[in-house]
Amino acid sequence: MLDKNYDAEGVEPRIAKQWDEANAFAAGAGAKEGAEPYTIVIPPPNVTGSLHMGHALNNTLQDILIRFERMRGKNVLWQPGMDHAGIATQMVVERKLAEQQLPDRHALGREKFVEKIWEWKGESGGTIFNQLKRLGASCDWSRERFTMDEGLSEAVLEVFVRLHEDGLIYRDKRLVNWDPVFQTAISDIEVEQKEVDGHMWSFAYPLVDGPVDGIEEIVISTTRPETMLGDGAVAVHPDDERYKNLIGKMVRLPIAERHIPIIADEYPDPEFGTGAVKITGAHDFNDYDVARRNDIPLIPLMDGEANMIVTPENNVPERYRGLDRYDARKLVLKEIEELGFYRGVEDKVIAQPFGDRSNVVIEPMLTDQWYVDAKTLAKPAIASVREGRTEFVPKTWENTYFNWMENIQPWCISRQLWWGHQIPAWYGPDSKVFVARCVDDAEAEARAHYGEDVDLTRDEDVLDTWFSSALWPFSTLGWPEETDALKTYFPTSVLSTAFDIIFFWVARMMMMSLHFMKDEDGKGVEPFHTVYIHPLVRDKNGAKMSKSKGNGIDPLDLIDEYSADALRFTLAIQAVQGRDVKLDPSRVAGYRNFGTKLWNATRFAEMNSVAHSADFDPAKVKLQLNRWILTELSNSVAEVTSNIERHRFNDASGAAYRFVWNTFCDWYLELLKPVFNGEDEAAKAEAQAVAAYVLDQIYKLLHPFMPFMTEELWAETATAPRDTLLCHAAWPESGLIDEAAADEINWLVQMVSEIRSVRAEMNIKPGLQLPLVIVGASQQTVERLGTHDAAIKRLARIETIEFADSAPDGAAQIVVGETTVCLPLKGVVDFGAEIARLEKELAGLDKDIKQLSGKLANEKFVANAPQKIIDENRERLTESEAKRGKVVEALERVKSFG
RNA sequence: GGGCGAUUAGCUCAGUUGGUAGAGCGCUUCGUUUACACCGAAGAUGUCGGCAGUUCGAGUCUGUCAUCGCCCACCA
Repeated sequence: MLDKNYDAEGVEPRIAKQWDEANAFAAGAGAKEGAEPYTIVIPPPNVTGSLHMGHALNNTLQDILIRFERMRGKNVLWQPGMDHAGIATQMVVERKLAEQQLPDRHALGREKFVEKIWEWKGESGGTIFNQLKRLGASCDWSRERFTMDEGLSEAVLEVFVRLHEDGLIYRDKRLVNWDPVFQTAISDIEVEQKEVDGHMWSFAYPLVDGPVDGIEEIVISTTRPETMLGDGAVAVHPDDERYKNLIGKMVRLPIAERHIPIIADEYPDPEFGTGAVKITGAHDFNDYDVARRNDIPLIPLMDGEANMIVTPENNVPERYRGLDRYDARKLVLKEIEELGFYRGVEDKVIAQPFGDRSNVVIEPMLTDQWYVDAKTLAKPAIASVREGRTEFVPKTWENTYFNWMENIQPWCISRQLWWGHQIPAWYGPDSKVFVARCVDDAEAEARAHYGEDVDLTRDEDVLDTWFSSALWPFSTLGWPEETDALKTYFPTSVLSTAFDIIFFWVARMMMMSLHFMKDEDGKGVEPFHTVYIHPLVRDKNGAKMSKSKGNGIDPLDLIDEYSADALRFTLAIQAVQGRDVKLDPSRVAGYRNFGTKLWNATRFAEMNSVAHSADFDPAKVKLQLNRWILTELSNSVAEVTSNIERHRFNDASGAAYRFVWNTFCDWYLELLKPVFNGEDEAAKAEAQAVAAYVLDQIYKLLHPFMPFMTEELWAETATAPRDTLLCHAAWPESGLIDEAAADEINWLVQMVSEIRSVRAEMNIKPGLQLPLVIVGASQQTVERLGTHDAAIKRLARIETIEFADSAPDGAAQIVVGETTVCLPLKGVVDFGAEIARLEKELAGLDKDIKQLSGKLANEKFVANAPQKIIDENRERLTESEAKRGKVVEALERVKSFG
């Protein structure tokens, strides 16, 4: 017997343990012989991470797909793993060291510090996996991988060396985004432009050789005064008449006291500011391009912490040495003013680059870094999507993908961090670089090059975290080894992720996979067929959840309060394509209630000895009621199935919800009550078998959404031991469709609903049993009334059903099809109310009739509309007119009586 | 500046090829009858953002405007 209440807190861990012990989610578990593979690789969470709402949503959706396909008998693998998350992890461990007042990473040294991180990873890394298990994620946990584990590190090495051999990885000195807090380069997409309140100052630079056309100075504007110390030129537009005669003249750079030229370049906008731009090639991306074009020297001003440096080239006064860039700014402003070159300031909103992790202003810096030639790798990746071999769902994200890929810049992959894959490059005494799989290979190459053994120094830098994640779909399956797993499960089926990861991850997986994974014809293979972009979870007001705003909802709190099943169902039913999810915890309560409803429905079945019958065959069912619920089931199965296939999770879960609650519970179980109460043992037996069957199908249909409770019910309702766990049970298929049965039960539902409606409107006491008088019934209706006599009496609170030639006096009259159904209410009914009710109905009918007949009288409509639509309209008109006649009769009767 | 999306009931949102506007929550009234009050029955509420167009017919297609989001690129 089921407990009266469902105890999610007790059941969920127990079921999880059961799955675990049965190894239920191992690759291929529950698969049919020779089944087609179905693979999803999990977006690897950061090793430091813990479950947030975005994870909960994404992994719920992946789990729905995985459980669905597993039940369909496919050879399923959901590959789990974690990302070492270079900067994020290094940051966390550094913070921990500080909290515990231990020596910082510089004091520890690289080796000891990296050891500390591994230690930390061993202790508390991967807590997120336990949280994912609580959510019910059915990954093959035995195959867990980590981007820094041995196999994946080998894949990284292989990819780096081969891309270098192919000329697609190279070293270059150019301007990069430098994070002064982490003291590392970062890639373009790790930089966020933010608008902040700033200022634009104007300074004058005097002409060295005296006035030209009476002009003594050129006035430039800048938002970053401190960078003037590194100016290499002043640029003006070649067509700018104001400055035409100044081009080629030299100006004196105050403070640094250097002479720099005025040059002509297309870059300055004559309309903006003074039209003259200072060019600081070593600290600004636009200026860098101008400087390169015009052969202007790049003059670095800062060290890795963005503190000022003093060099012979920059000629910065000694008093600036070591100043932070913002202190340097203040000093420059002060000195410029004192020197008389200050020409004003203007408040202005300016866009500034921030590091997405450190949240400090990024400093463009001139450094040596490693780059991937992304432009070349992007070409086949663009073609794959263009030609439909990989498809985005929703499709609109393909625009985003193309837009970025077609304008892609070289990818800076080196990071000046300690946590990550160290770059496999060694330098000889003359800085010649040797890229190799191991130091021995590098030494051999060096020997061949120099003709003798030389000391090599390994590049200290590590690779961007996303470099290793880019290999995830094949590195986790064992590549570069030709493993069975790789052969079976690659390429993967679906990748599910958030839109903001398209550039970081999706695009790069596409590029790497197409370059390294080849089919028999040597053609690049896409890492996945479908990229599902899931919605973003926001709070109930639509604001992005964030720690700083404190509006985040912890999925674990919701699981504690309402169960994992309830959270999953809520997320699934709100996962609409192309729109964000606004999560209101009260909705989770609503879907928890849905679970309770199913639990109680099962209890009801149990109380009525509903049980499986071994030779049950839906096709042989006789009762219309049972044939109807099987028909409804068939329709719902089709709907749920096709919507999961199309990744329309809201429609899929919605269809299951409506079937269970509005069809099965509200009507089928209610209509079964008289059967269970009745004398017809054969009917009772059939109903018991059908109810048991339908409940089984319900558990299956709901399993991907609510795995815990359904697994529990599957076990608890077994009359004989189940062949398999529910998670391995066969997904339901549409079976019986009986339109006639559907018509009949829909008629019954309408009959009961109308009577109830009138009773409520007439304020008749719910407990009061009334007689029902039927006027003008067809043969079919008479038969149906006979068949469903007990159901109508019970559900509509009817005492007797009688037939008459005309409506009795003082009765409420309801028109159902061709029949007028009368509730004799002499002395009970308020005639005013009854007249009002009928008049309202009449008005509604008149409106319909007017609209329909107008439409049908329109020649163009009849000439152009499809026949089906015309017929439908005619039929509706006929029905409405017939009904109108009955209602008019009823009205007259009431009025004459009243 | 370029691009994408949104605007439908009090709230949150569905509405797949154009053909009778829906759900959940909330609200009102009533109710304990073989499961379920985390429940049941009944009910009210819409100029589908504005305007114009295509069409026999537009929430749905086109144009335009308005408002609100987001992404990319930015004028120093």
